[in-house]
Amino acid sequence: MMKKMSTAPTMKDVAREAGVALGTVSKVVNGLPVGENYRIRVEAAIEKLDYQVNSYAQGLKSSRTYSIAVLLPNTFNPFFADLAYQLNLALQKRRYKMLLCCTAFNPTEEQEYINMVRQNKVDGIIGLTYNPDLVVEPDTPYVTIDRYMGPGIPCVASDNYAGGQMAAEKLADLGCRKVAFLRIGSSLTNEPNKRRSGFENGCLARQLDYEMKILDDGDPFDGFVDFLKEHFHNGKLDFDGLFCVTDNLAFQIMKVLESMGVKVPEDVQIIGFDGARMFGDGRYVCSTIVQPADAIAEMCVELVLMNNAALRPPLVCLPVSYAYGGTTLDAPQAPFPVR
Amino acid sequence: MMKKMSTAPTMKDVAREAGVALGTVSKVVNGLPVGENYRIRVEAAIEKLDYQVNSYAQGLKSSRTYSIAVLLPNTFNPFFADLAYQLNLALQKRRYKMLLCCTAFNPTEEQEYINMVRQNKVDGIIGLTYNPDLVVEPDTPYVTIDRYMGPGIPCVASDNYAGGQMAAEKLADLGCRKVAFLRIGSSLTNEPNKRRSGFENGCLARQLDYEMKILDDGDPFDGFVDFLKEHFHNGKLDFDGLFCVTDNLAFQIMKVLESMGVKVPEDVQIIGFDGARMFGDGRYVCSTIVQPADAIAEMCVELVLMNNAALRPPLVCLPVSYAYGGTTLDAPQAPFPVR
DNA sequence: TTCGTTTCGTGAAACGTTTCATGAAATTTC
DNA sequence: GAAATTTCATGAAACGTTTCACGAAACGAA
Repeated sequence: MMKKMSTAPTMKDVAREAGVALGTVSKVVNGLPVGENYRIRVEAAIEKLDYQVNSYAQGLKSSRTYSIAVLLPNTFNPFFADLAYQLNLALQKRRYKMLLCCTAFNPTEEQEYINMVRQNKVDGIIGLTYNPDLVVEPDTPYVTIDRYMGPGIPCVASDNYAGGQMAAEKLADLGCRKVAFLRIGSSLTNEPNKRRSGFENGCLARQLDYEMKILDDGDPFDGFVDFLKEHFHNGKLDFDGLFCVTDNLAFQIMKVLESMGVKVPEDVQIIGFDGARMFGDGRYVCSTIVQPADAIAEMCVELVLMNNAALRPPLVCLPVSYAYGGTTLDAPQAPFPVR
Repeated sequence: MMKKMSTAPTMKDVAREAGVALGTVSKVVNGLPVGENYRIRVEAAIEKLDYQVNSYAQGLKSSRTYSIAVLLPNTFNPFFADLAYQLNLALQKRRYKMLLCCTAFNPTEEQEYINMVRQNKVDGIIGLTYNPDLVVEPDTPYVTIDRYMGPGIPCVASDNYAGGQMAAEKLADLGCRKVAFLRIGSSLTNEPNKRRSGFENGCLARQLDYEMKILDDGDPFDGFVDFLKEHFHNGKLDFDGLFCVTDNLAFQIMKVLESMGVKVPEDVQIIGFDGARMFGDGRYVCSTIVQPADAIAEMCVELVLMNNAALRPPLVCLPVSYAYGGTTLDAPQAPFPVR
């Protein structure tokens, strides 16, 4: 008798092979209580046939797909890359799959991805998005990173206020007298905005002279160049410390300063935000307030998979820390850490 | 009469609403030829009910899931991050979803992911893996990056040989007389190995004195430190040029050189491989041979979705280019490109 | 007008699971 | 030892699609 070869084995095949009913195989596969002798026979058959459950059939019947969609602007910003990696890790630990969607900060793209995963019946969505009025299926668990979107939608963020404060204090400790805060980004009322008030508060507490330069979403980057030039006299910058709202911005600003002939950190010290590193375990791009990407990821996954929606907290803030990255005058412990 | 609210609308609901048969709705959804007046009624009903196809039911019936699994070691190596981003882009363009799996270079993890996506019936797999004997479902299209695994499995890579040669020529052009090639990594017969022979060939052609230091998989990184120390006399390195097999390695080596007091690029010029950049549009981590991540991604997607398996080429090599990144003595066009 | 042909909408069957009412077998109870 | 109760394997129904044999309607030919 010919064995059918072309198609993958199904539960029915396993049931036939083991001489049991379909439902019994289902129970074994799902770890439900089954008589010992039955379990053994079914497991043997599964082994023999190299049976794999069809998660599409599972998903159709049970509406549990064991997959989570993750929306991020991109993967090449080291902070987003870190998040993607840690989210993948946290999901994998729970046997969940990650559907990664890069939105390029594009609100339309964001909505399209949401619609797409709606069709895909993912079990939940974790999103770091920039569309202030995303329409999300109300019965799909949704967790945001850094965007507070309402009481029903948990937001996981680092302690941005404390981070801003920490930056001010660090700059003060490092001997700065006149500092500036640079921000580019959305006008959304998002969590990272608290970096500004934390910084402001820190400056006041330490009696630091400070200025703010805040660009709106569409504004050209040149706004910063102009700002720096306005504060550049006789070959010297007015500031001896800068706090940039992200490491990415700090990096861009450093290029500007370089072209102006301003030395970092000798002439001006710079602290960024995020904790962007070069190759994961490499050194930091700049001195920075580090966001705990691993804890953020773990928390997002925990919340999105939480079965009792009522228990989901509206906002979770996780602790940040400072790290030396070469753009400040504090010497690192080991001058040049190898590996 | 009560409308059912709890569940999402199905094709049956659309059919009822539009007063047509189930099969007609299916045709409209899939863009198959349907009478104009029917199409209009169905489309109106879809609009009205906000109907979304259930891709799990689709996947079950048709075995087409419109999803591709992507296996990468991680996302925080900028080159892998770039690949992930470009793959997402290329897949999105074709309305495919990307299942991202980070394997951490772990062969077991790699196999587990393959098994996992087997259950998920993805339409194909794109993998940059390190397990020499991965077991892949023979009927799932599989495309590798950088690993030639046999005639049936297409491999997409950059022109590693030409890249190695290019590195040697560039170093020669830059005035180097004695150079070294540093490699750490798998003993697999993978495409990147050709960087060595290309480099060797280039050195011979340009009569460059060269040495090789090649570490195997498990070998400790200290092997390089020792090698460099052996070639370090009276505060000077024997070499005036180094070619590192990846930007990541170049980065590590630079840390070692820094701790030895060797100046880059004044004392020794360094060329890496990959084209790792800081924030996507930022500057390169080091002078480097750039792999065309966008073209690689596009080609992988093209091949993995190709319906005629017989036409899949076994190996595709894509052109590389050189880019200045601060670790060589060639001045960039604009000294400090802002933005 | 009539028969042959083409066009195209119809709806049942099938995809591979989960779930649950059913009843046989095992166990407990008096 | 018989009746009551519990345990647990069974297999049919259902999930929401795609596919395809079927036949009604429309059309063209003689």
